[in-house]
Amino acid sequence: MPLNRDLPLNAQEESAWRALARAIIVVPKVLGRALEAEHNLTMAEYFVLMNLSEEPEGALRMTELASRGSLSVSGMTRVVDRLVRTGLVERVRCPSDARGYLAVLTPIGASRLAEAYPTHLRTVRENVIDHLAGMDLPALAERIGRFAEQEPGPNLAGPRAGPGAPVAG
Amino acid sequence: MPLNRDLPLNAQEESAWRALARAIIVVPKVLGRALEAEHNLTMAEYFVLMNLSEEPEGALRMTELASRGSLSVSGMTRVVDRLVRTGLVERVRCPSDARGYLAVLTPIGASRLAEAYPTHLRTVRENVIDHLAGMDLPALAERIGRFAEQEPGPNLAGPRAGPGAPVAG
DNA sequence: TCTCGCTAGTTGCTTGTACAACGAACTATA
DNA sequence: TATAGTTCGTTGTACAAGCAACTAGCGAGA
Repeated sequence: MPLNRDLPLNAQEESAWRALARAIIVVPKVLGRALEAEHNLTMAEYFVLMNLSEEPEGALRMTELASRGSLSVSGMTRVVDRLVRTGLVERVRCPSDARGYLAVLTPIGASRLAEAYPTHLRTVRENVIDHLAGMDLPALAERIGRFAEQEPGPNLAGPRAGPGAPVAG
Repeated sequence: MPLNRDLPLNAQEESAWRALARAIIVVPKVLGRALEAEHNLTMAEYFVLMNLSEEPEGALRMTELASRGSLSVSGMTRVVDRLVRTGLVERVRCPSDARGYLAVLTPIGASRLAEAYPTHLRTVRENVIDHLAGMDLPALAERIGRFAEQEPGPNLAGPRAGPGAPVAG
């Protein structure tokens, strides 16, 4: 399967790589800016709220959040700190394991997420998905999904069905 | 052209977006780790060396470097600081405009780049390009190139023909 | 039951980047 | 020329994220 492993990229490969490299840098900046400007939420914060909202109890362990977000555990501690400080999330000792904590979505957090969702959906459409119209999306997803496979990578993260979904608790 | 602007993503769009979002997070980590582990260079540093190496004089103005790298000018100041400290680059007052500085590739910088190039090429192939074999690369590049168009974005950044290319000076 | 190793999560420190403010130098105009 | 306004690049500061060190709590085996 590997053919020209050590050759420089040819012109087509080069232009594809350049386009992708640009997207990798620019897309998160644009999406993040929109979320921060309109809802004062970072992408990481949005991601946490979204993941919590999709859980039946609106709650997840820190480690689980960190691995889904492909963020270090300490990084996730700080993200949740900010969300707790602003009242969007609560920290609750895990009943089944006193070492652990659950991050629990509050009603305020749920409504902030519901407000932010349309923004995020719109910017994802405008900046990414609309430009793929007419392409073979399943094939594309399959290929891109194999990038850097060694890295576990997040369950990340997109507008899904349910940021407005019911929040238990 | 825009059709369902405000509808949630359908299943195909969703999976494409998820794959891409994962790639956006994971690909730079993997490429950066390889470069740092094997050559003690960050992606930003590699990018600067590469861009300088492609200039006939091996030199570029700070502003130009910053805009190509889609980094703030102050961020670029710091990156070049590091490269100057380690001797890979020199700062030279711009002869035609005494406000400005040129970052100039040193022979040491050129050889460090030449050493690092194969690593970068290999990781880009293994983690990205090889997975696109058989796809319509020009079409893909064209689509991806339109992502987040508002953002100028870099001339970034890939293995090109010439990191081993001659360095004037 | 006590001990030892392991896991969960937080905290201290370091690093990378952005933004704002600044000094220096350029340019256009009178 | 003198001056006003702009641009180049650096510095101060703030903040997000990672790693290493640490505390608290788990659970298996003597």
